[in-house]
Amino acid sequence: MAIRSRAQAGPDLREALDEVGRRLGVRGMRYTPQRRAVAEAVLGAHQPVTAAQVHDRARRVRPEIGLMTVYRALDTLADVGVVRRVHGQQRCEAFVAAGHKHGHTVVCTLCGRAEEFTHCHIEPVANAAAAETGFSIDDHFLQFSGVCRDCRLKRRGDASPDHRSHPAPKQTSSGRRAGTP
Amino acid sequence: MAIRSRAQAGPDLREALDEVGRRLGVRGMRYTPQRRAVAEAVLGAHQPVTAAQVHDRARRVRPEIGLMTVYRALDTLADVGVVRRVHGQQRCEAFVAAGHKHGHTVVCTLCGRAEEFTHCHIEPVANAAAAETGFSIDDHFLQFSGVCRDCRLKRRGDASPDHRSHPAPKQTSSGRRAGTP
DNA sequence: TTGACTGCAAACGTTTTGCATTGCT
DNA sequence: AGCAATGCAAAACGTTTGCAGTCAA
Repeated sequence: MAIRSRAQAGPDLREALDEVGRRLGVRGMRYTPQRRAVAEAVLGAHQPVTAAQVHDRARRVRPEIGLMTVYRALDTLADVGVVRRVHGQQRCEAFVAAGHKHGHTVVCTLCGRAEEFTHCHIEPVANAAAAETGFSIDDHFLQFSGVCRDCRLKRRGDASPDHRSHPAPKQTSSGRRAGTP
Repeated sequence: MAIRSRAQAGPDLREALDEVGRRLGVRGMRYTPQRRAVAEAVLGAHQPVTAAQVHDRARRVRPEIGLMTVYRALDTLADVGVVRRVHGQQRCEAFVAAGHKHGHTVVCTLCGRAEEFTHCHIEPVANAAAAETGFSIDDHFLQFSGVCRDCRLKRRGDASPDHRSHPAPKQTSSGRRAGTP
């Protein structure tokens, strides 16, 4: 098994790791050996890796690294955009009604309301993905988030100031940031 | 709060529940009161609901229902396409490297390999979703699955379907059909 | 120097077992 | 009547705390 590609272990990886340090540094975050090990574990893999798998891989480089450090590092790296979260079909956070055979969900980030969206013409996007990656695309998972009409109207009359308004550049490191704009 | 009185509790829901029974029946599955309660809990909500929330809701109708029955029912209902799985940004199954600011992941269902896909022209789809639902779309999560080039070539010469190479994250139940194409 | 980061262990909530019993079709 | 489906309890699992010590900037 382990047919992993023989192309990647070289300078590309090193360069990518340097980029990680740069992105951390810009935000005043530290590039510790543990974070480097975690970044190396994810960037060196050509597959989605779970936290436990990252832990295993990172331990080869840094045997004393703890699992919780891995969790925290992954969170940090996802925050700065170095790694991306991947979802499976089985594991999920919640369920919504599915009225149609094919459809997707749009979720309101303010009130949580979910609605179904059925007119999914994603073929052009899928074709572009196929062309770019060489994969044949069989399936897709798509989910939108935004603000529903009610919340938009409500917000118009109520200019609610942000609680912890930190006009930071982009993302706050506190919890729920958007994964992939 | 209960603003919902007028629109939903009526014939729509009943009809949808009948449809559930029909879909189960076609597959030789039983439409038990518990499954009906679970379906009612999800279909009656206008938000994504977790398994625990479904349990709470279903207990109003059927107080003796167990949490594990809810899990199994949700799994079944997702299988027949009555409910759809929803993912959050925080909770995820695994991580992959993210080379670019904006990008998505395509995963090979055979070998688990993941690649990045950056040419994401999803605006038309997002616009259609906005028009259909009345939401203003801020963000999207998109993930493709398919077969990578290597596996396609390999499969061409070797027609034996071997279950072995599945290094991808762990899959628990019989995960064949994707939840939401 | 300093405060961001790490490691530890125990707590936590969620999901899954295995099997006798129930009850839908 | 037969067999899928349920309920129960406990265990497995993945993830998150809280805090003192540590190290990168």
